Amino acid sequence: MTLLHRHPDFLTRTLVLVERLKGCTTLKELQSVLGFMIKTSVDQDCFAMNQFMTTCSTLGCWDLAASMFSQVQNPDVFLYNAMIRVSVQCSYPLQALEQYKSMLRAGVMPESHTFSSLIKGCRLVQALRYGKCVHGGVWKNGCKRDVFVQTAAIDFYASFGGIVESEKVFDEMPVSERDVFAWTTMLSAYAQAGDMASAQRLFDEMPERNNATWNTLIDGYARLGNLESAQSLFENIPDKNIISWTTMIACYAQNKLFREAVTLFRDMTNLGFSPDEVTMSTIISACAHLGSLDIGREIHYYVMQNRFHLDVYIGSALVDMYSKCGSLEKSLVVFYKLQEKNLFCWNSVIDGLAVHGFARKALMMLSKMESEKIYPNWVTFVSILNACNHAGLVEEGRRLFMRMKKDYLIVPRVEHYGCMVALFSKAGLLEDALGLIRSMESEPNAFIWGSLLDGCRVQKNLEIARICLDALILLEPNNSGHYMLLINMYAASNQWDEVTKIRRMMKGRGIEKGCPGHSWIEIGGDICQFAASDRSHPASDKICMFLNDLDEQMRLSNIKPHEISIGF
DNA sequence: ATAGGGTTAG
Repeated sequence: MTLLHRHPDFLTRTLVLVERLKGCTTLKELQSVLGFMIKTSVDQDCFAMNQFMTTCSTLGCWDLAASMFSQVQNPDVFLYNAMIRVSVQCSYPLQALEQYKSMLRAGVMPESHTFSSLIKGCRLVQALRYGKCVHGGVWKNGCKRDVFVQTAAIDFYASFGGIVESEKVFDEMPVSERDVFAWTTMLSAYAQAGDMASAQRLFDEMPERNNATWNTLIDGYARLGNLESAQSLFENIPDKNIISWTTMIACYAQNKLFREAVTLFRDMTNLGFSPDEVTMSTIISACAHLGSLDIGREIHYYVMQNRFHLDVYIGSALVDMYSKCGSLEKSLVVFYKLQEKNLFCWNSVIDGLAVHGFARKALMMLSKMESEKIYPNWVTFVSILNACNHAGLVEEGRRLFMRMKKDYLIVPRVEHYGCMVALFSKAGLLEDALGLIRSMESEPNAFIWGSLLDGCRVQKNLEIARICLDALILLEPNNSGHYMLLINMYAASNQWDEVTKIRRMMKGRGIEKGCPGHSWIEIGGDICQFAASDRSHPASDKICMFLNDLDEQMRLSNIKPHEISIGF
């Protein structure tokens, strides 16, 4: 049915409904307009349905868009394009590829709008071969000179590290067709590849720059640790927007300058800029690294005062921040308040329980997470295995490590092996630990050998200790600690000739005895450094008496570490 | 009569 054949009333109704669709801000409103559309058969009209799709995309209702699309008898190219776009924007890129196939089957010819969305979808699923086919389809359908398609292609190849392919697309664009988006995308491709010289050259050559251009360049410099360039560019942006501020705050955080990140956030709000959800999650995460509960609370208060929606980003950042700042209770309170919880939220809460010593609760959270159809990834298992390690849950840990590989098809990383080796070693299962290290496909690191070595020390197993130390000395030839441990072990078993051999080896390599490891604590603004068995602090007698007293009180109340209830 | 792209986050 074309426009001219429609009854005038039908046309008016369609136009009115399109306007109403544009005005929808909630799913409820959208559903009520849809009700009218179905009643009046406008749900078969591709023009009106196109706007319906766009609104679904802004509201994030992919399910509704897809189910209504499947009811349309003869979707036109506009509607197919809209459906593909919604799928990509709502992060359902595989569905977009399926819709493209069904479009071809239905004999509807794709065009430039189809390809720009589709290429973006291929980038999201990192479908290199499929993306290349789609890019081939672009040539067949004569869309290769469309600036939107070309921009998407530059971005697509860059996401695979194919900077040469990106350059090729960019260079083949006639200069007159390159707009600021195309230039910025190419600049971003260089920045992603870490080639800041080319990025800077492009920046200088560009006929026009906007905010995104500046932000991309700043981010590129900061990711390579070049904060000076990032800072001076930031100061020169003609008009900073919220993304510029957030980018610079993130730059400080990436370079571990968390206090500077907080200072810049305060400067920004003092100048009257309103942070958005991205700014807030960035700054909350900076607070987590600072470990300052006071600043963390202050930012959380800001979140509540300004009525930010507790989305999955802000939510997971807050859960992590409270746990890292030492308040597991507050972390749990925030977690239970979250309306929507994704993998990151669950990972944050599981890690919090794990590092605070609540292994059983962490495992319970894992089952709860699975019952809500969120599936663990490698990060989840680092926390879970770490929890087993701290609680000494050997069989549980062994079972979970197997499940991780068999049920979740997660390839164990060095971090996972680290937890398992530490768990076995502490339990005295030195042979199991060594067997696991031998089965690793990647190189064991110093942490892994160090855990096994510590187990050997407790068990007085000189034979395996020697294997660990040989490996450690190879990995860290200048760390005197490894040699010293070996010396102490041989000395303890009266093997003085071995002791002499190692002393000679150290001397030959020019390794000094070195100083013991230190830790420090901030008390009332003063930083006190201390080492194990260190009694140099003027109040050390008092401190030891206090610790003994605490120990005695715990013993009398029958409290063991890991069993302290926190009532949730 | 309808539409599309680049920059910031855990």
